[in-house]
Amino acid sequence: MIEKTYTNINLFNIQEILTREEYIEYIKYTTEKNIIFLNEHAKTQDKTNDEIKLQEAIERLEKTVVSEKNLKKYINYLFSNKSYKINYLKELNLRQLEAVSTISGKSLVIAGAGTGKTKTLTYRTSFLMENGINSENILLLTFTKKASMEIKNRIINLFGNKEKVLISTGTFHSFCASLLRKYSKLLNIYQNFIILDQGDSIDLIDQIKKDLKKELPEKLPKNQIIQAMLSQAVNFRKTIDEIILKEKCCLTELEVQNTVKLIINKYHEEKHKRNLFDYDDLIDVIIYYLKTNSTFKEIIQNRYKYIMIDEYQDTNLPQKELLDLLAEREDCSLMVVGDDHQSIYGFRGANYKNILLFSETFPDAKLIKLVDNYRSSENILKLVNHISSFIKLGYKKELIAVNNYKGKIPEILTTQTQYEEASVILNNMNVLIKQEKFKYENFAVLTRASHDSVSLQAIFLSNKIPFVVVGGLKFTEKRHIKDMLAFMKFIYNSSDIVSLGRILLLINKVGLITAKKITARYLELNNNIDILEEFVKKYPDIAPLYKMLIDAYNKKTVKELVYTIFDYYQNILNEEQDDNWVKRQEDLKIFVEIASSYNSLAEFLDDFMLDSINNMKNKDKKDQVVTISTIHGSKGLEWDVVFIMSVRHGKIPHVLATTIEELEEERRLFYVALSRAKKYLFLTSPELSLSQFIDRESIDNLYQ
DNA sequence: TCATGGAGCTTTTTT
DNA sequence: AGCTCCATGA
Repeated sequence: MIEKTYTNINLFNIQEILTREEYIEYIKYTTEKNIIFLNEHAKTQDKTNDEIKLQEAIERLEKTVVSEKNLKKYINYLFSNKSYKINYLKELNLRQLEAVSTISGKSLVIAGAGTGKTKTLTYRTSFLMENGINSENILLLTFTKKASMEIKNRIINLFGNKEKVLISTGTFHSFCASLLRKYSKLLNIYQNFIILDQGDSIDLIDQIKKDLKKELPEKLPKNQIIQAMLSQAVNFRKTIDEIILKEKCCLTELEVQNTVKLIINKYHEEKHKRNLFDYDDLIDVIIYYLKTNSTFKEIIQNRYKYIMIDEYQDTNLPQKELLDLLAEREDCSLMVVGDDHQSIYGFRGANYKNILLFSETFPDAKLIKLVDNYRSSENILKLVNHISSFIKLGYKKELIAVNNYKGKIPEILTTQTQYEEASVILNNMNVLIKQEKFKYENFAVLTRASHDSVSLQAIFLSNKIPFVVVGGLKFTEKRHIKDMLAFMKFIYNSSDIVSLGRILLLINKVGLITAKKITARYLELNNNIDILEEFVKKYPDIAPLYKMLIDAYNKKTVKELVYTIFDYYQNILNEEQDDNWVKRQEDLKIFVEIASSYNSLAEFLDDFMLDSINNMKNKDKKDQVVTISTIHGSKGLEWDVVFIMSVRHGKIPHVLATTIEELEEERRLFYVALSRAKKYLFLTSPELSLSQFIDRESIDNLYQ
């Protein structure tokens, strides 16, 4: 009976469906199953060839670490010889100085949580510049645009002169997009290409499916699954067949398999025809041109001679390939920074072997380790180190507390219900606000999945606690924002029929079939928008769209353009019965505001597709609010007080993590969560089932 | 052909 | 709770 419940149960309201006894039985059952699983693997685990190879590579690199004594001598010599604007010796610790002053060659910096990674990258950049290196030759790739902007601004601050700081920063994706725009002539690609996000890709797959309607077998995987498959194929560097093999559930029939392959082929074809790039293409296309166009390769390699990569543990195979090409030449200085223990994006292809096997790609590589932690109290670090000691593979590191602050012992609080869990958080917050004079922005609540915080949000609302939610449904993924974006994309690139389809469906009386007809005619006449006139008689509501588009083409500025579209879209929205009207208006206002501040449509679209515009949206609200975030979203951030919710079996580690690799990733994820806290750390869990990562007894021993 | 309403299903993490 | 799928009526 329990087995059956296990697969059908809705984890969200599990406690309402089952009686208390059943619930306890259920938890027992799954926990036991999981522990048996882990034990079985522990037996066979210690000796795979792969792991031996990894361990050897790690040890080889560990040997390159310079001894402290020699390093001190060298650093003193180096910095006493020349005077710098910035007092590096005073601002940085020994190992940070080592990283900063390593100018040439390939090096790997393993930087544990809270060890001043961003600071090191910032000072290294300024050190390079102080040593006469042209800032145009510096490339700094980070995981988010926010991180790169932060570093760039810090450098500008250090130098006090904006004009002189010409370093290139961004994410892998935004960097590639900018190269594609800049060198479109040389590479012979259409400059006005459009970037598809995941939703757009799914829409395109949907269109293709509809085109093939007659030939389709009955049971096809959903569009989302197909999208995930084709993206995984790229990011894991596997063939579609290999991916299909993994997805055995609904793909046993040969006919279905072949159709999926057909759809995926069509998808790539269609993208190519319409000048559309999805996220994966951006990187792959640059790799392709670096391999095939020697002029391009030379330009790029001559330009970016000093490359720094942040969060290297979260790069995937395509990104590694790209980096290997960029840094191929002997004279290219490469420094990658990361923490193998914080590799948490495996599900989208991040390969922590990239960082473990660094010495294989670059045999002369040098290793620098940062272990001095400036963030957390001693007691919190104790727990962090305890948890990380269970991580099986990786560079050895124990974080050392340097800020001389013992702090409170992390608290583990279990409650009967989810509601109590939320109120425990609330109570502790209130106490700390009184006792420690903390403000709301000093607090964060972290969850495994984005919707885990729903009940907490409700309680915060009713208690008038201000909060922001990071992660979850993103601004750019909201329907009305995507609609606005579709207009702008279509105006920018007239062959973007994904957007055209979306726009047409907004019109009254126009459904999928009519939209397809119009799109087909549109393509027949080589993207001529006048085709809309043909349909006006039958579908009178098309007339305003036609008029608006003609109008929009003549607009000179992004601001005028976005207002033209907004006026039109507003009329459509007003006709709908919509409960969320007020919220949507707010979002749209923000959208229009952001768009208006751009000078070029291309720049706006790129930024919008490649950055988390969420940050912009919350910019003015950041002070005085509690942060509610997924653990993934909390990476790189820190708070005085951190609550980690639902530290219970089935959540941390998540039920869907079944392989040993996945469970190890869950462990690393837990490590990331713990290490966000500076002064206070609370682990809360509803019901009796504490996470299997938390062994009460050994933790009690830890603090005796 | 489209809009509507009900039933059923499903929920990790994201550039 | 929200989304998609499906059947029904306009």
